[in-house]
Amino acid sequence: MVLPRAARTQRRTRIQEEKEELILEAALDVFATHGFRGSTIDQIAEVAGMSKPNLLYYFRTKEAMHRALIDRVLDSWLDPLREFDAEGNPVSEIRSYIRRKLEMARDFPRESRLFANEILQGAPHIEDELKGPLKLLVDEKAEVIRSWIKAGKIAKCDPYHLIFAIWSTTQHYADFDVQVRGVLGDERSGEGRFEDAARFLEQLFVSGLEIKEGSA
Amino acid sequence: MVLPRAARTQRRTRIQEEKEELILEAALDVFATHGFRGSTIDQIAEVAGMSKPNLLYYFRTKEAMHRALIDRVLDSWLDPLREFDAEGNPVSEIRSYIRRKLEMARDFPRESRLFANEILQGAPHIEDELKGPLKLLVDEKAEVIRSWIKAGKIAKCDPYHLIFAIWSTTQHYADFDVQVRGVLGDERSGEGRFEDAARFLEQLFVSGLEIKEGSA
DNA sequence: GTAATGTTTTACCAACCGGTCAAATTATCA
DNA sequence: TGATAATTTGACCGGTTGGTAAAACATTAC
Repeated sequence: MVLPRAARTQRRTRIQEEKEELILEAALDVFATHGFRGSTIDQIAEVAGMSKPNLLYYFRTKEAMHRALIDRVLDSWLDPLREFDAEGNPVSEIRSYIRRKLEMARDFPRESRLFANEILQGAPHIEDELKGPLKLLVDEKAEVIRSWIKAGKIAKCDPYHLIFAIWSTTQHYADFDVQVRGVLGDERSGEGRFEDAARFLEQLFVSGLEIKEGSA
Repeated sequence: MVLPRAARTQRRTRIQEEKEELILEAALDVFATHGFRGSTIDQIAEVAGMSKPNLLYYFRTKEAMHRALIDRVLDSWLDPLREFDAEGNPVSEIRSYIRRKLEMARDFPRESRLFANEILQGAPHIEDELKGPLKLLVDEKAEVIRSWIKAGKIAKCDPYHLIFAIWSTTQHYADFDVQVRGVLGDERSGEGRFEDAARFLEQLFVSGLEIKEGSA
């Protein structure tokens, strides 16, 4: 018998494992470049190299596909922020946070664009995650930053806007890649641009957060 | 006779003027939140409060609407960068550039999202503008920044990445507004957040670009 | 091997999409 | 006023979209 996909609570087949992987990979490609509404199941099916009904056998709707993708990616996307360590040296913590975020922008640009599309379009599918888990994590790390400020280890500043600034500057290289390449021109568009960006951003944030004489 | 819209080279009617305005306003709403592919003519027509064929009487295709919108907005979008003045004081020039960009993010978030959507999705309609006029303008301003560095007025840094950083941090408040609001929570999501952002970003960039002792 | 289960395909549907057409309505101006 | 041009609308069209039904095919368990 053909059970509806959702009713199967038994352990998954090898084929299921493989195909779902294949589909999510293709869906990431398509959703990341066209957003949810701009993407079609046919497109995803073509990229995945399978027929549309076959794809719908694994994920019963386009929404289900998108949700599965978001769930899988959101968690790992926040890893760099989780590593932010209250016990560490503030400057080197911030420095390595920037570096990690920049590495993710370089190595996982599709994941970055998936979120960018989603948020840009009003986050209709992940609003709860934003106000829940994400806010919690950011609140926690903002508190860490605030403690560093109180301890006189970095300059006084709004920790939330600091985090926003790190997010935006790093993700910019994934989300606005075409623009960055367009402006830099062919000569400077190679992978070296990430090293240049890292150098610039580390300098900006490190000296931007340095304690100035007479301000304590 | 009913002339095709494009053939009318005569001066435009009062009604034409008004309706085209009305349509572009509605189109901005829709394109900004759903991207080009995710938007439908019916949607725009509904927002504009007119029938689809009527809308298509003024703009013959969806593409034409989008293009008209891009053309109108792109130019004014670059105004803040154009005001960047080589003769001015570097620190205050950068400071007011940040402020202007932030004001645009606050007052014209739809325009910002229109571009963000377009670029995020590979800039299929404005690639030429990116590699042409935009690159030219940025090249010119990068040269200005470089001259300030050479003159020892600000710290040594890559001018292009500096511009990217200002773009990304400021536009973040328009493009990722839902996220910003979600993380800040209801209490801090009011208009005051733009003042907080301005204060933070000015501090970051100003002290981030200060000349340090012993580095000249 | 065969029966049960899991997978894939073909054919299809209703809703929606961008866009056209011709007729109806309204504004302009001599 | 009436003729002319500009504007608006409802009906429609071919293609695409998300999704379904059922049967063919493959795999696994016994």
